[in-house]
Amino acid sequence: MNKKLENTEEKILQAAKQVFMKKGRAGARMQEIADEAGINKSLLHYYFRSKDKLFEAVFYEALNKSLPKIGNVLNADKSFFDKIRSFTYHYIDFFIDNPYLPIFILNEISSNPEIIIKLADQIGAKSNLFLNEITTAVDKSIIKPIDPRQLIINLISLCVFPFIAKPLAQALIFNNEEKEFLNFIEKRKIEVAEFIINSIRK
Amino acid sequence: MNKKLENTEEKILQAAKQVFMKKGRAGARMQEIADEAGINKSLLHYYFRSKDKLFEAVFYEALNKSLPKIGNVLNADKSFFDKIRSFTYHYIDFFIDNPYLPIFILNEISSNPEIIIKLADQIGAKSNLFLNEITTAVDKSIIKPIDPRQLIINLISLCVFPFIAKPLAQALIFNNEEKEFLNFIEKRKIEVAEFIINSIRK
DNA sequence: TATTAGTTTAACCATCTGGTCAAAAATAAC
DNA sequence: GTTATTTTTGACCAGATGGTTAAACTAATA
Repeated sequence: MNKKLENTEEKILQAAKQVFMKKGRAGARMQEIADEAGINKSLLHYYFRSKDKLFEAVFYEALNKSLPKIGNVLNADKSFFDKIRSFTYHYIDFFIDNPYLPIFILNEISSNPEIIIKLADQIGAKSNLFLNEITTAVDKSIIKPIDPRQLIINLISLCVFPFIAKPLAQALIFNNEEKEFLNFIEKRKIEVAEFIINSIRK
Repeated sequence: MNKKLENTEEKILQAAKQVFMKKGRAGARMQEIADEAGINKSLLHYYFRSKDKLFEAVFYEALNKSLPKIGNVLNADKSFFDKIRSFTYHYIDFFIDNPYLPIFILNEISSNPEIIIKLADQIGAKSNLFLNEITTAVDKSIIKPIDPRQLIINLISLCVFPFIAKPLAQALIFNNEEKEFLNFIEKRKIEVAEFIINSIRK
């Protein structure tokens, strides 16, 4: 009974995730989610009270999934450059498995910025961790002087943006061949780090 | 008569742009657009047959607005590095005035990739122009060897991504002070180019 | 086996939404 | 000033959509 419950709930979450990611919060239809999950529409409301609640569940699950890995990288006992290598590698690697997460999350935040408040603590702590790391590196003269905020935005931009622009890039630069694009992204796991390090190395 | 016609049509386009950018294609309501334009809802259908048609008009106007400037930069008689400087400067400058364009366009393409086909020619030509430019620079040994596709994606990532992540970045890194963020972006108009050049300079 | 609690379904509802239409208002043409 | 044309409006509609409800089904329990 419990197994069945979790099963249905999980099926709904999976289906909802798929539909919400593809159609967005407003574009998604409860009926479509139900169909995707192979259940009756009423069940959606039975497990999650409303469309909004369901969306929130999906959204926060997606978000929490993409956050924890980041902290680990920074706490490791590595050189600054190796931390950058590790960060970009794992970050890009994670998005290879979840390519629609970035645009899904950023789009939702963009059209509904208030939700950041709920997350400020979680994410804020981690970004500060990283900012401090960079500040230290600049202070210790390990890298060229640079505004840590510029560097961290550069870092994240280079990792995340290709996934947001995937359909466009794939069509324009990769002849609509997904293989080409994935191959390109695979190389980025290493190249992004070297691109950055090249730029800030003394 | 013509003046009034253009006026109303323009009012609608402006209002539609605002609402579509904020709410997205599916989330936008015709009534809200009408209200925003200060007119009757039926007028929307009088000028633009349907919501889809209206959206297309807004979308393509937005897109065409963001494209032409790019070509000019590349055709100028400048060194490769100065072209990068010029490109990043003007690109970021343009998005300062149109901060919601990137996520609007990319989000729409993401949830509706077919539309690229209509645009492939226009944009494709320009990105090829740039790719060739880079290939030449590599061949002539002006810069370190790098996959031109990686470089162009880096270039665009660094320019565009901050606008997509604006609400998130503003909250987490800039204490929700828009001034701080704008100031940061303003500096990027120059810093991005130097960051890139530092990395690829021999 | 009867009872109970949890799960699933089908039918239904109120509201919203894009869209139509005929008439009124405004403008242009004569 | 009258007619023709274009623009604008308000009332209306059909279909979609999120959500409700009561009944049916399932399975564990006593």
